Amino acid sequence: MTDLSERQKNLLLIIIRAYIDSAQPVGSKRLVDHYHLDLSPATIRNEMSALTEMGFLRQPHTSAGRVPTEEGYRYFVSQMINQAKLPASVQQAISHQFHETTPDVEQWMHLAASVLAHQSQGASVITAPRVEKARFQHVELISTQGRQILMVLVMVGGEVSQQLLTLAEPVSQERLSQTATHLNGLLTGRLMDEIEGVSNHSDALEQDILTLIGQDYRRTAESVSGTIYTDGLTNVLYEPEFADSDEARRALRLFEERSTLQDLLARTTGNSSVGGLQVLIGGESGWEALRQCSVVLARYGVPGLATGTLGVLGPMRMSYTRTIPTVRFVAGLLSDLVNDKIASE
Amino acid sequence: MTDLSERQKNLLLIIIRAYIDSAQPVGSKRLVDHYHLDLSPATIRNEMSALTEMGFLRQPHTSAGRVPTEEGYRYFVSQMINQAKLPASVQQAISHQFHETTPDVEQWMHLAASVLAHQSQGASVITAPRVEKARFQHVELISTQGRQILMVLVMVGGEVSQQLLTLAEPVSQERLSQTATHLNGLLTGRLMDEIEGVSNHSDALEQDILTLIGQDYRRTAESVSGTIYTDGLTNVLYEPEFADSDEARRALRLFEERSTLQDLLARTTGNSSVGGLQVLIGGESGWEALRQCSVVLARYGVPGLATGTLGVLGPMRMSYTRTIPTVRFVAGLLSDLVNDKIASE
DNA sequence: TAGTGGCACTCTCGATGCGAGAGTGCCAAC
DNA sequence: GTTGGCACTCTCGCATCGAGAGTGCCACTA
Repeated sequence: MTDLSERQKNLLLIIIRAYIDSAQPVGSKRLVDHYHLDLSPATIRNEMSALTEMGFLRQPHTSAGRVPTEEGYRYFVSQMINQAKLPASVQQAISHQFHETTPDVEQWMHLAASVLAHQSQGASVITAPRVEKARFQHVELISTQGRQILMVLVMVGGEVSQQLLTLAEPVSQERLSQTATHLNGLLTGRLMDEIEGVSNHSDALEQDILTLIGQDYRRTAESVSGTIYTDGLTNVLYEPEFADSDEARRALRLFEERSTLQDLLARTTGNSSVGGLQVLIGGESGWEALRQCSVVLARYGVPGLATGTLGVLGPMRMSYTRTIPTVRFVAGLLSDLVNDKIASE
Repeated sequence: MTDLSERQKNLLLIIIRAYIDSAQPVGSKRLVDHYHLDLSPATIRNEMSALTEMGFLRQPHTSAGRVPTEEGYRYFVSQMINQAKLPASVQQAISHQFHETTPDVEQWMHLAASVLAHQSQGASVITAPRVEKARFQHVELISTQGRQILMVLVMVGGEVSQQLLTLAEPVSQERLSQTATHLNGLLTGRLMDEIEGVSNHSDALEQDILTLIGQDYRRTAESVSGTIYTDGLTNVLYEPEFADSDEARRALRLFEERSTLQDLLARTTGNSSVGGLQVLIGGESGWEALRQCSVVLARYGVPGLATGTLGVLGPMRMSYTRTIPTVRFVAGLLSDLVNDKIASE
């Protein structure tokens, strides 16, 4: 592929911007009119023809304007991804909202999903931060009835998991409290991975609990991400490309199914470190249902300690200049919040 | 309004069924052909004309078939609401799914939402059961850093709430544990409402915690319903009435906004006891955005102890014969589960 | 008198055709 | 290299038209 001349490059960016704004194939005449270029339509046509040849643009039909190809969007994104910034006022407004809520992970997630959806006019998704290398802080055993007990497990960082267990035989609350106290002394600060290895031979009940804690932890750790929050699903219904076709249904359905969503989000795990953005354009995501869509993904949190994923889905024609800096900014904000939370321990 | 003759009544039910199946205005000819009635089209026309006069049917335009009015649907529902049953095989299949999951409220909610959406081909919504007159079971205070502590509060029934508190001054974990133990002795089994009244004058820290517990409880109790789970939002996009119009967007948007959803669900609180179904047809719901929709709602749980709400949203043309018994059955199932859970204490 | 067959009438919907508009490619000229 | 001109193409909106489905009414019948 030949390199783009400076003029071709500028032209391509303008064309894509114009298409993103208008949602309609852009032709040489309009382009010159609206963007006061110092060139004649004929020249533009020649360049457009070249860009089409190179695979950045295509024509929906002979003698219609040009529309960006996936390739074109990719070029566009690669050009602006590192320079797009969110206006300072918007940054402040968002920060403000976060610092006004209760310092509670669930609130943060809801707010982040809402902000992303609202700013980008797309569908947003975010997973709660998952603590990697979680450390044990505290366990509580509460007798409910007979052989059933409620186990409340607190990890360093404040993550709480609760589970209803059924023991082999009834145990008194007193006995349970003793066991919990003993376990707490034994396990505090330990990595959750190693807990099952801590054997003390002293007590069958204790041993059982130990095993159950380990099982519970592994069970939740298996799923790549924790709870998934979404917002703004209906936003994408407003896009003209989804006006009548059932393309929209399929894309939204994907977003409703948490299993596929997890798969999608899992893609960021390996490919990008915290701070790096990933933009999946059209077919890149590998999902047939997302052929017409793009997804902007980012990881947030503190690598190696606690991370989560967030993203925005929109039509391939989404406003990348708006979405990308928003995703980046929110990811950074959440990283700071998670960092503060961890540091305070 | 004159009473309906037996024949008119049957005819009306058949017409509505036909319209629900076909999504198209039903005319006299088709009706006779497909439902082998022993009458001529002309007779049917006369009766249809009468039913239209009475307000049960209407014509989209002169010389089109008839379409049910809200009134018509209401009559239809009132006729079948008490007799529609879910096939035993389906009941078994659903029960089976519930008894296979872990006995965990969150799992139940997800499953219920999924089953409702799938069976009814509509959008489902369900709130976690809220414990009314909650009783204190256990509190745990865990020191995190300096003045921040994590409070884990367990209510009778296993509902757990956690909150990060900031104290006036740092307190040792030992001191916290003592306080927690003392509070547990003092409060176990008490109604949450009364907790703040329990005054012991012995200890400033203890008094503080007491107040915070009370505050936390009242804060969560304020919201009419707990977490809201939804599923099958995209199902309604498949309905022909929502093919292109933005009617669908508005209805779905409503479903995305949890605040409005809460309002909607709150309607069942007063009007219907557990076990009773409520069917809101068209404008009945009061929401402009739901003018074209119907909602089937039910409460489940144990009245006075723990109840929640579930419902299904679909087009006014939804399959009531399928949705109503499904909602009723799932509500019953969840009531049993909640009941079992409470009884086991 | 309730039910029926016949008939004229109405309205939608899909297919067809046509003209305006927008855009292209190419070529000759600057 | 850039430009104006020109012939050509394709979509889209609009009007037309006929088929199909349905209705209302009326006269007739059992």
